[in-house]
Order: sequence, then structure tokens, then C-alpha cells
Amino acid sequence: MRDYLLVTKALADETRIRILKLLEGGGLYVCQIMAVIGLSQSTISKHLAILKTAGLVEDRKAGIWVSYSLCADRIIDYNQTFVNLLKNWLNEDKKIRTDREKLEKIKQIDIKELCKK
Amino acid sequence: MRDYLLVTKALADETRIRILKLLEGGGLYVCQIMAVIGLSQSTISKHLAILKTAGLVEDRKAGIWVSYSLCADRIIDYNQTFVNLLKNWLNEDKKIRTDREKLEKIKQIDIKELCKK
DNA sequence: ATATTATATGGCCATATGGAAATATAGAGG
DNA sequence: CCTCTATATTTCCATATGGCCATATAATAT
Repeated sequence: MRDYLLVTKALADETRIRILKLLEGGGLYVCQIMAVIGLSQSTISKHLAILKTAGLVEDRKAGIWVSYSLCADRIIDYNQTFVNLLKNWLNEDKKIRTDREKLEKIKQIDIKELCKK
Repeated sequence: MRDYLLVTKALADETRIRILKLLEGGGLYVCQIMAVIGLSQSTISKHLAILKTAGLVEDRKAGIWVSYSLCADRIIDYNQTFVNLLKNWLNEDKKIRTDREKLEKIKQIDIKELCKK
């Protein structure tokens, strides 16, 4: 039950879903996620921590940057199931689509440039 | 997104999951649910309203009593998927098992007797 | 109509949650 | 070592949530 609630509570938030849907396109650095979502750095960081605790994303350090990606392993029951279901959901959602468009533009900016701001 | 959040928020609560798992065995009257879960009448009623709004349960009036059961129709996207997934989950959970045992005993009590209290 | 009873709703309180600003941490580079 | 910078953590605030009690509603029975 504990694990179940960890995962479902993580999934029951709009900002966190926006992040997960962004990561479906592949791993992203925190500063890229920030640039798309448009919330403060501390807020994004907290959401990523919640997603990580729920076993939905994993992080990898690349020097001073940290990249997050959808979790490939079944760390917690339920997590894989949800990650896969999500891929079929919300693809027509307005906010999700806008986020994806923003991401395309942001991916073309050199990381060093992007994060400076 | 609105519907998605409606459903996932409804599912991200222990009491509501306990109710849903009880209903897997078939429809139940509110007073039976109360007797198993052991929370106040108003609390149970509110949780049922949330589950109903999320399209996860449906209610049926039988005179003065109201019975709730798992929703058979796809009122909201996602709801059927979750209801079906849930059936495979948490069946070994301690609290869920205890609830089921309580339910067995409660089902044997005549409704009129049970609700009087 | 009045009384009774099962359920729903409203009000209240304590705690949980999401946000931003400020500060701490860790790695890169001088 | 010290500085710079990306991310994490802490603190605080406003709002949301889950619980109970009190009251309202709706259906039955007298």
C-alpha cells in the first residue's frame, strides 16, 4: 500500500505529469525541464525528487549537470505499468502539446547557453 | 488533463482504495462500507462522492438505502483501465485483507440490524 | 402531516501539498 | 585554495485535503 500510494500520489499532479510527458522523448537536463515548465528551480527540483522516490524517473550526473529520464527498471511495483500507460495518454492535451513544442526549440539551444540564464 | 487528474487524485488516497477494493466483491450499501472502514458517516459519504465524480463508482438508490458498485461504463477515460488494474493489485495488502474479512462477517448481518447502529 | 432514518452537505480544524526565495552542496576550473 | 554554477535542501506562505460534528435532504412509516 505504501508503494502504491507513493506512485499514485506522484502521478496525481499536473506539473509532475508534464515533466513525465516531456521525458517520454528521452532524457533531459534539469535546466531544460525548467525552461519548458517555467516554474522556479527549487520547485522543479522538488518534483523531480518526488518522481524519483516513486521510482518513475532516474537521474544521472554528468559533471555539474543532472539528467533525468523515465525509469527503465521495475524499482517499485506499479511504476512500469503507469509509465507505459501514460505514453498513450494526454498526447492530445493542449498543455502537453505546447510543452513539446517548447521543448523542440529548447533542445536546439546549446546547453551552456540555456543554463546561463 | 482535467479528467486524468480527477481520476488519479481519487485513486491516490488509502481510504478510497480500501473502498474500491471492497467493491470488487460486488455492490455494497453505504452502511456496510462504513461498518468495514470504521470512519464517520460523513467521511465515507464524501469519499464516495469523490469516487463517483471520478467515474470510478456508480450509485443506485434502493428506497432509503444507497448502494455503490464499481463503475461498469467508461464515463471518463482512464477509469476502466484503473479499475481493472486495481483488481490485480494490493490483494496481499494487510489492511485490504483485514477489510475483506470484516466484510464477510458484516455481509451476514441483516442490513436493518447493521444500519440501526 | 409528522416522525424516523439513511445518506448528503456544510462548517470547522489540523495536517499535507505546491509554490517561491534563500541558502547549502557538489563539481569544474582557475 | 577559491570561485563559479547547476542542482538540492530549507524555510515560509497560501491553498487543498481528510477527518469529525452538526445540520440538511429524501424516502419510508405512522
